[in-house]
Amino acid sequence: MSNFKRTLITSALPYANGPVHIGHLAGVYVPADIFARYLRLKGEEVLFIGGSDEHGVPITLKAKKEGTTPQAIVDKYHGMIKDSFEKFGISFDVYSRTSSKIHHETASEIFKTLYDKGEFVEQTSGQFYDEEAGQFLADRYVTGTCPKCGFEKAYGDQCESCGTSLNATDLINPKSVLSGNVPVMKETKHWYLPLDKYEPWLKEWILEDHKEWKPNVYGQCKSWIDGGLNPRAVTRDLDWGVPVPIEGAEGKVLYVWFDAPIGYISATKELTPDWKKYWKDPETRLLHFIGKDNIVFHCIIFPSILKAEGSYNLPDNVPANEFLNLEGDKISTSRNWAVWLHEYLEEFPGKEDVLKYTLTANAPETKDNDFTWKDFQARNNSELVAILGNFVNRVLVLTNKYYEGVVPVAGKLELRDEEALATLIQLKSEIEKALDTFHFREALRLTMEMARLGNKYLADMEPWIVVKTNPERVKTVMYICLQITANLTIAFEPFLPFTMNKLRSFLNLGKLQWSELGRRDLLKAGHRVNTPELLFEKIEDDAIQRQVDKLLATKKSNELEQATVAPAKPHIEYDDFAKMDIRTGTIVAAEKVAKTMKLLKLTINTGIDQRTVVSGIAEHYEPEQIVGQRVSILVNLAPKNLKGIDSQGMILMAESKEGKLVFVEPSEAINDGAEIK
RNA sequence: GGCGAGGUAGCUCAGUUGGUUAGAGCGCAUGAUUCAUAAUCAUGAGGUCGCGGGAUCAUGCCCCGCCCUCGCUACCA
Repeated sequence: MSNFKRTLITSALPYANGPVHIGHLAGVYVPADIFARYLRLKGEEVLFIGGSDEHGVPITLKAKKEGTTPQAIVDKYHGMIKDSFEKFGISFDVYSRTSSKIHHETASEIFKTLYDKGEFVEQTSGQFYDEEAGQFLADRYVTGTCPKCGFEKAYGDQCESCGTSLNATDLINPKSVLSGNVPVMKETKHWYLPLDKYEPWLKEWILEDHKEWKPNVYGQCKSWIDGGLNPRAVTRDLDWGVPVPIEGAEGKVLYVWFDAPIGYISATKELTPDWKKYWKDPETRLLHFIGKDNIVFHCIIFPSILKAEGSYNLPDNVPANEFLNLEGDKISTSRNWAVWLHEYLEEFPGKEDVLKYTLTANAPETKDNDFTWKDFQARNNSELVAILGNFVNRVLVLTNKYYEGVVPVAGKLELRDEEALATLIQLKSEIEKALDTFHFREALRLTMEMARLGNKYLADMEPWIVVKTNPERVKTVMYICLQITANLTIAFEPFLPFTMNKLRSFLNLGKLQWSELGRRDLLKAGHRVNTPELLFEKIEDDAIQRQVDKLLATKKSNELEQATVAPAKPHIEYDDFAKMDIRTGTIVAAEKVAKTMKLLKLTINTGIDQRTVVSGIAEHYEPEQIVGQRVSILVNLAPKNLKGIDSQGMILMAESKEGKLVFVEPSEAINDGAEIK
């Protein structure tokens, strides 16, 4: 750990199809920023890298939907993201983007190197192709009828109605999103990274050599590695991205997951000609700050790429966080369930640090956590205002009152003074230990202890009483208080940079180094401090209520949207309907299908016979409670083998908008086998 | 179903290689205090450490089984 000379910190590249929200901040940018600021404060050589991830299919789709170009989309969001990071005070040394020229060059080069070294496997497969548009169709570029729920506008990768994940080839009546035409199946060649080849090495490198990684990270890597790794396509047929730099690969680009992490390298190149020092010198420590959704890319795939390339450093640690929820629900960009950074900055001007504080104090370090506005308010009012702001204010008010703002000369220190100063040094080493091991929540808590220490010292010393009898003693007390306050400007600097700027201006003090934390002479006797303003202000209920109302409104509009019923399918002829033989029936036996989550094996009396049907309803019904249940059954559906069982027919279920399945049964008792027509 | 991560005070979390009465902050109650944004300081109440077995002189921590939450994965005629 100590044999590194410098540190390169990367933070996950936000995807440029939407703005940044508190989930991104809590998971990645706030901890990365704290760490970067901490190392800088220690005088270490450090680079903090960020940038927008601008390739991939979702961006092309969004462009299509909005009738504009992918470039216009990424320009818009890149600008927005970059701007809000800057205002929020995420201290990137460079914030780049993957649509830049330098990135295209870098990504191409790395691809080319691996290609030339024979690290890829070539494979040809069939994929949908739009003849009119003259291009292959990514899964999301194909729509059609979902084979499961019959939803007409299912995408090739996922049905948005029932949530099933699909392959484009599963769709009934597939259609190209581009032209609306029926796509044809065509052969296409792609390059794959044979991850299976790296399995033994990954086992050694992660499972043996990096046992110190966070449990959630280590565990997930282990899960992936033990599950067996498969070759992964590094290219795809698309016209938005980094073109595949070899002959015969026209119309193909690098898969976004391949080019995105290379963005860290290009950003470094953009920043400094000396970039190799940061990426190739083994004395540089590489750290990836990411969210848990990115663990496999940063721990397995990207290191495999770098390893295959051969000349790059591998990450020393990947301190991934879990997810932050918002008021009990998952944050979702598409459902607008989020606190957007750019909106926060407008609605809470000057309170950047308050959000940083809350997100750090409540960071999802070991498990998913919940952000609530009520907690936000409490953290501000009872910690930032009451503990930190209040202490600073008390000290400066007293200093102004007793000494017209001039730091007094201390007399001989008493035991209690020495103790207070010693605690400061003790806390310093504890904070260091927490930060060095990425325990930011703990580090912040310990830092707050310093302010608590100050409050307690003041309360114990009671200078406002002693001043009447022993004004000399009060000079010492206030001197100590002022030193504690000055120390706060160092300790809090990584967490609350704007606020510490303000505090330094109150104290008339320049920026100090971490090594000076713990000193008892940061403010010399005779030094003049200013009259303070408030460091933090209380957040009143109405401000919080406005935010809660805003979320409630979002919830309401989401519900309305959900309540809309799927539109009717196109007309069919009576004959089409008549082909289906639907009967009444009764469930006579039911059992769970072993090793599945959703499947029940049902024995149905159809009137015609007793037969077995496998049905995906196990999440909705216990086997014992549905014996005797009347059902509607499609009896002439072609049999299908599911998990080793022949399923002969299909039970008709009605699905509610919440996704609940209920049986469709006759309204009166009727014999099994009655035709439904 | 498989794999991974979690399940500790009302809330958010610590609990190091198993070892004395299980900790912190917020919230709550009581008291002290007034320099301070009714802020601060002290004291206290509050926990069958998810459930059930087991190994041990001893377990929140080890072993086995089960339940719940989150993620990945298989499956949904």
